[in-house]
Amino acid sequence: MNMKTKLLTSAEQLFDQHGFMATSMDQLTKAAEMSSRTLYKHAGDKNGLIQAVLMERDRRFLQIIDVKSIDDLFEALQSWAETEGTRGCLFLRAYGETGGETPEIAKTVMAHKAAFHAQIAGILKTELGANDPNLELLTEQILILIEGSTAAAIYRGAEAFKSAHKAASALIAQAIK
Amino acid sequence: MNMKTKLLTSAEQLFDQHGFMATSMDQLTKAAEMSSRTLYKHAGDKNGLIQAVLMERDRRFLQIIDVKSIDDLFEALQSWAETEGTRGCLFLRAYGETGGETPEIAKTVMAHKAAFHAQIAGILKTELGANDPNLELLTEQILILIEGSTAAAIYRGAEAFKSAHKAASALIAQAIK
DNA sequence: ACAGATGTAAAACGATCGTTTTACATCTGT
DNA sequence: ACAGATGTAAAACGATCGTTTTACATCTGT
Repeated sequence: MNMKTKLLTSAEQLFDQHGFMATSMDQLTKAAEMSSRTLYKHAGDKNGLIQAVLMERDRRFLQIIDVKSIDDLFEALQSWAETEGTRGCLFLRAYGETGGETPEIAKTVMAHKAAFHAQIAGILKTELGANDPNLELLTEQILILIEGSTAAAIYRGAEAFKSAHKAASALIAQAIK
Repeated sequence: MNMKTKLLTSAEQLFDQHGFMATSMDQLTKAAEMSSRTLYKHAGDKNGLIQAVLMERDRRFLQIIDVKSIDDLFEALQSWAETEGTRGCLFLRAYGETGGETPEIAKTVMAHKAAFHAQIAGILKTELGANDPNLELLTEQILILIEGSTAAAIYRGAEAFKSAHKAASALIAQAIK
């Protein structure tokens, strides 16, 4: 594993487990097993590191939700939650910790959420046809169900995705009928 | 307004707007217009202040969701979001910023979420009858829809509650039918 | 009237923060 | 072969952190 990958991997874990602001550059350099000089050469500064971690996670996440049906989408997200843990959406956490006031981070978060929304819209379009009148509403509802599962899973466990999945199926069935 | 109230009010605003860790005790004393000695006498330490803010918000929140129908619940939450802003759930944000590793805060957050869940369950019980077989599932689905709206509203605005409301109504109608 | 509670302003505490610098070693491509 | 890139270890930067202390003033209930 090259140094950049090692840095991003260990940083993502620390940020996710302890929070962004609560994780010090010292902890980050130790976890990445590199000198602070090297870390700064790769990441620029702490906000740059946060942004790089989020961009890498965005890449991985979009890969995971690159499926063809809403059923597969919920399955993929539930198993992701089961293996990676349920600590909430890392993007919204970064946004919240910085009050949305760090432009590079806010921008990365918003771009991620736009891509997330677009992916759901795309799946629904192939599932219901491009001119289903409920497309927009259903897209936002599925989005909300996923955001909600991600949040609720923090205190109710990854099974929250199952309840959300059933809700999504019911809403879609009703739209098709 | 007495000092404790002033402290909790201004602290809640700062925490919500800029994040918990990103808000310094110096900013908090200035916003509360009191000396740090007085702040510490009232709050103990920073974690104590965070906990006190959350407990006060819990009180206010439970008051707001003290309604008799799911319709009223969504109406109340949407207008709360419209007036107070959409920065996500302050409880989950506090939990996330501390990695769930600050016991006093984690405990306060979990107690709040349990009360929140119980309130939804109570409303649904009066709406569907105590022995409706879908009570548990529906309760978690409504919970997820609300958590999801709260999160999604950060980047899609408070109208997210409308989409969630419609989803909730559809799920309930289907359960009654 | 006066003791105890409650407050202020300001300095100081040691610790830690993010970041840079210094001095040096080792890889790597031509 | 050797220049430039890439790395380490450790000290140091000034700034800021949460918290406590000092010295003093004013309110409040008996």
